[in-house]
Amino acid sequence: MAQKPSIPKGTRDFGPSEMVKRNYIFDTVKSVFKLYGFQPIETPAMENLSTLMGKYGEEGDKLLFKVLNSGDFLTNAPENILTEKNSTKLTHHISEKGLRYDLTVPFARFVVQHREEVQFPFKRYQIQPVWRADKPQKGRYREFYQCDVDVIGSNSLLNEVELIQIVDEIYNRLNIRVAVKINNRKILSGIAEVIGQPDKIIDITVAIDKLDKIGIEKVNLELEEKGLPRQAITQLQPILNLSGSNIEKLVQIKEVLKTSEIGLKGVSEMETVFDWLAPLQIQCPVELDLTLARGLNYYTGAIFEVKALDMQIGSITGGGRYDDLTGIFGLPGVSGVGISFGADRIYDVMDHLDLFPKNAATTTQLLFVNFGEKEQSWCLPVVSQIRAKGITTEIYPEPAKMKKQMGYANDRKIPFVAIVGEVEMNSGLITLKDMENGEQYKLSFDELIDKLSSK
RNA sequence: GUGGAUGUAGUUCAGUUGGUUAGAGCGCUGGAUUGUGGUUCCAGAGGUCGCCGGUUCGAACCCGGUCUUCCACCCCA
Repeated sequence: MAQKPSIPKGTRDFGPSEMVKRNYIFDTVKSVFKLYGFQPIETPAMENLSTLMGKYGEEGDKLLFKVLNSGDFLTNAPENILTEKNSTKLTHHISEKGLRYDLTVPFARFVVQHREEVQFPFKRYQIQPVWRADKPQKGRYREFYQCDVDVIGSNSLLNEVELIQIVDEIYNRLNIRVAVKINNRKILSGIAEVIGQPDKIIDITVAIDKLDKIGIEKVNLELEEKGLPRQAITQLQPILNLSGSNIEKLVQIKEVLKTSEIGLKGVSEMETVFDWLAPLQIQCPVELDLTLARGLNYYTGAIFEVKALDMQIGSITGGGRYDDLTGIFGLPGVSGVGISFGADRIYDVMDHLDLFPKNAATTTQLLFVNFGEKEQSWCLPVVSQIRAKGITTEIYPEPAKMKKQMGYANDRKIPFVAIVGEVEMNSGLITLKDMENGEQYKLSFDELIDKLSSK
């Protein structure tokens, strides 16, 4: 009895029509990355758990897919932990590999491991799937592609500016209206410092990240639950209520943070970024958003998030600066900054808004109808010559009924069909049918090439 | 991980208070048309009603479990 085939929860198959559209996204993203001088790398799907664990916060560790050790993986597990049934403890004994959760941490590992070979500053792009054991929803998958660009080994804020340019360029090319939100972890640290709660930085950021979603009341409630003193919460209020232009906000926050060295550093970084950004022709709005926090806890400086303006979906691009990521792997003092484009969410947005170019569906330009062996051997060399001219051409692989072959061309949206039978072989002229308007012409080889190249 | 919804033909969906043989549109296959698709007409194939169990004389329908997809929380691309 054959079982019904299926794939794991949160994963998907992609058919030809979807792949054409997905490749359109990958191609434009990649071409912009290259335009800015980034170089490609790839890393394995699996990493050692030791390089993955502890980099994404407590939640992140839970969302890692772990791979069981090969062989009889239970033999090395201590008896007491087995009987205890403590999954967390048991994991260390039965699993030492995991599927990568993002591309940034593997990249940091790559840089440290290949430090003698890479030229700093190292600008790399990487387009590969990542896996998260999240509960799937719309726009949330367990396997999805990230398109990362990072510059590592350069502290310059020029990199932050260039990343924003890249975001702008890519979304212009894809025709998606977006807003870039930017903030700085140093400012957030400064805030925590000023209100006297430097060790509560993560709780504070996570809570205020939800400001526009749940409102100020509930944010305050959450802060209280996390053990923040009343007074600290009160001190936080003016910061949450900042308004005005980016510059105006920075002026206000500077005043609040005047006693915090790190906070002022963050403010000055943001000032520089906006300063350098000003004369550039950036199409999309770039907004300083002090409630933007981002959960990944390796960020230390600028943080970015990009939202689609015309569809309600999670962020479609995110990133930031990380000063210590390579330090964890034994190479301190190398700062990096990067962003990640979520290809699958970009696809969902473009599909929903019908932004994919129409002609993207066409792959084959010309189909030769197959009438039989004699006609086939006459056509085959002609087909090769046409392909040599760079025209995508197919010949139907068997002498099926005309109706079937025409139907194939129709379904595949092939714009031209070549018909070669007795008459054509004798005259040397090929009958070319335009599938759009049904018109037919008898053309010489050169005329046919001419006709198809002009399209 | 917590809470809530959902699942019927390839697909989108009907299916009455539990009652004989579970329907439709689109798609698919064949024919009208042995050298002409996309339009039209005719015919046909295709379903263990997500899966497992229970209640019942009888379950697509009621109950329990499980899986999928979707929504909210959490988090994120």
